[in-house]
Amino acid sequence: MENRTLRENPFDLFRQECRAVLAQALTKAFPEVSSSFIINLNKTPLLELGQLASSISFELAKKLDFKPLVVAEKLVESIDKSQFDLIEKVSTAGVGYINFYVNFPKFSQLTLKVIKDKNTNYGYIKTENPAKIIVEHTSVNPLHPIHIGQARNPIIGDTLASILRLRGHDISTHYYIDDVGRQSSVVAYGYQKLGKPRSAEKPDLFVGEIYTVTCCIVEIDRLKKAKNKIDSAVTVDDVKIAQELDEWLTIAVELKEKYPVLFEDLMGRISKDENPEEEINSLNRRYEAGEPVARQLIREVSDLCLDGFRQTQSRVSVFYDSWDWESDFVWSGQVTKAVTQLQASPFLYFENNVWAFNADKAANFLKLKSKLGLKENHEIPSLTLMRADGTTLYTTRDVAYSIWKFQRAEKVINVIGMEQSLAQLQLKLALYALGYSKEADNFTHFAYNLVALPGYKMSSRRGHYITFDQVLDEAIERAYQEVCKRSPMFSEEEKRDIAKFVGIGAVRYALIDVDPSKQVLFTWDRVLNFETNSAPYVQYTHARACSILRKATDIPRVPVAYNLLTEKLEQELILQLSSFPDMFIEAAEYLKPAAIADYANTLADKFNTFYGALPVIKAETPELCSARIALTDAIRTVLSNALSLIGVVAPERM
RNA sequence: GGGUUGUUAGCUCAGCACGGAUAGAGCGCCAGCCUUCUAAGCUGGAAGUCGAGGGUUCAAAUCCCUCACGACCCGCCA
Repeated sequence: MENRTLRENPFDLFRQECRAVLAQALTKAFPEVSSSFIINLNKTPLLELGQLASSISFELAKKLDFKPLVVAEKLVESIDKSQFDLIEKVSTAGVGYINFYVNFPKFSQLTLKVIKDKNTNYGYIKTENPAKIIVEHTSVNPLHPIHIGQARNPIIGDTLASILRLRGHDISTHYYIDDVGRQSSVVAYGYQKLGKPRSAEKPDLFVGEIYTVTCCIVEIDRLKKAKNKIDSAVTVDDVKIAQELDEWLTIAVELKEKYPVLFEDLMGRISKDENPEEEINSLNRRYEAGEPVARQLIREVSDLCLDGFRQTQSRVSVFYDSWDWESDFVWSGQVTKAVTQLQASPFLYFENNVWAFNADKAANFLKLKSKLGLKENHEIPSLTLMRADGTTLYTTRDVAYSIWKFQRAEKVINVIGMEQSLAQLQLKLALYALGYSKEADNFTHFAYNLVALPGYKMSSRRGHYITFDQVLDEAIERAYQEVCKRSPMFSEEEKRDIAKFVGIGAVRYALIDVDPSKQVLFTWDRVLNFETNSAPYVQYTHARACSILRKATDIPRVPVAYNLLTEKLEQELILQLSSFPDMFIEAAEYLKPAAIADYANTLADKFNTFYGALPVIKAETPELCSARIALTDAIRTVLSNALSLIGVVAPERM
């Protein structure tokens, strides 16, 4: 097993050799302290300083009261590299570093051969602990189209799933359909008032319009009534109500302009209701109770919206293994069961007529705070589990859903915005409180920061958003302009095809490239970047490599002489290629999808530098030509494998 | 008020989990390179008190503490 893994991971093989040779030297030179030192090796900042370095001399020097350089020299003298294949030279440097130099002829051969041999599987080192993992992602409420603020989620989720799957885990991707909350009743209410219409528009877009307009009308109605009720003594609340009402009236003007027919239609119908808000709440209660008419209605409008989602998702090649309806967990009694079980714990209390979960008490009692990285004196807010009318709340339902997920998987990763961190923490604590501690340990909230629009906040309720489809359309259109400009020789059909994978690739890359914890300010330029550090750049580089390889087929074949790859640029490329497995493992173990994009960009960068500086097909000798072709081919493979991980097409031409 | 999270070049970001050698890219700006393998490219240049202050260490962008500023959360919303 280990041998096989090493054979697939050239750089790790070199690292293991360095570690072993240094361990031997340590035992020989300083037997008295050798066992207490862990050998860490770092990459060097420069190729000229070797490929790996140890700073162990600094630590040893302190302990032994020598100068670091003296220690380093003694260690280097004690090194016997004769039984190690890949180590060319070991030497001291600076004030006490020990630098390890790789034997490039052997290492180049090893790396390029492994890549050629593993081909489309190169780099995807399998875990020794494969697990069944559920990745829940996207889970946008079926009320409106997926907007750009939410689009980061499916891309991150899909990329994570793909990385973990190639790591050897058994991955199941789940979409949680949140159809139970009050907002589902809002859209269903509007939809019903309109007589369950069909539209020529994309269904999620249409549902989104109904949702926003209904929200607006109902909110204005509610706020007006609230305002009328308290007219005499003006309080802080009154001011707030007046402000909110003003805001909604402004939105109403916008919406009337955007959807005049729909607005008037809904206005006319809703105003006939004495109390629209109560109609909505009643619908919500009936839905949770599983009343057939309510079921039929809400499922119908949700399905309509989900249809639209699937269209969008298939454009970016995101698919799900399972679509899980939140309402099913209510109807099946699993939510009630979870609440009942929680009631048996000492962490529930009944206050103001509702049951609440004392998350803080649970965390203290079960001694979880330090484990979860929380300060001991930090009080975790409680979680209300049910409404007074007996209907359930979001996080409570999620508890039941999580238990269900753990019946199907050992680990659960929820890709959910960081604004839900507290709810996800309370959920996790509820799992501990229920005795699912192993499960709770294996429960990960993969939080990401939201995408914001410059100037104003995106709000689905208010209808302020740019849809994911709009972004994709724009990306493809701009990519088409670029193709026409840069590659006029392609046929119209080819141009359209290229524009599609370039545009979509650019968007996927832009959404995965930034660290998830950072907020992204949405600008078109950022998402539709076709230059360095973008998917199009990496795609272009891949196509460029392919182009060389196509032309190289006429070249008479000479056995590859790996020792001819002596240029610094070539060696840097070899190193970069050999590190792909390392990078992949890190991205998988620490859930860092952005690392893949960074890697691909760096490799593309190095290849383009090489491309500009050194000829491949027109290399000085047939032997060198052959070696550079082998190098180019390996780069092509690795670029393709990296792009594949992030769901971006690796084209042969563009 | 409490919590989570962020702050690195004019702008957008890597690097931080695991401290290590001169802090890296892109955009923008300036100067160059297409009769030679795809110019969505390449070469060179200008540009940084790594938010501030303290601490730990042989060594701090990275670890610890305090503070400042921003985002988000603290609901019988999701």
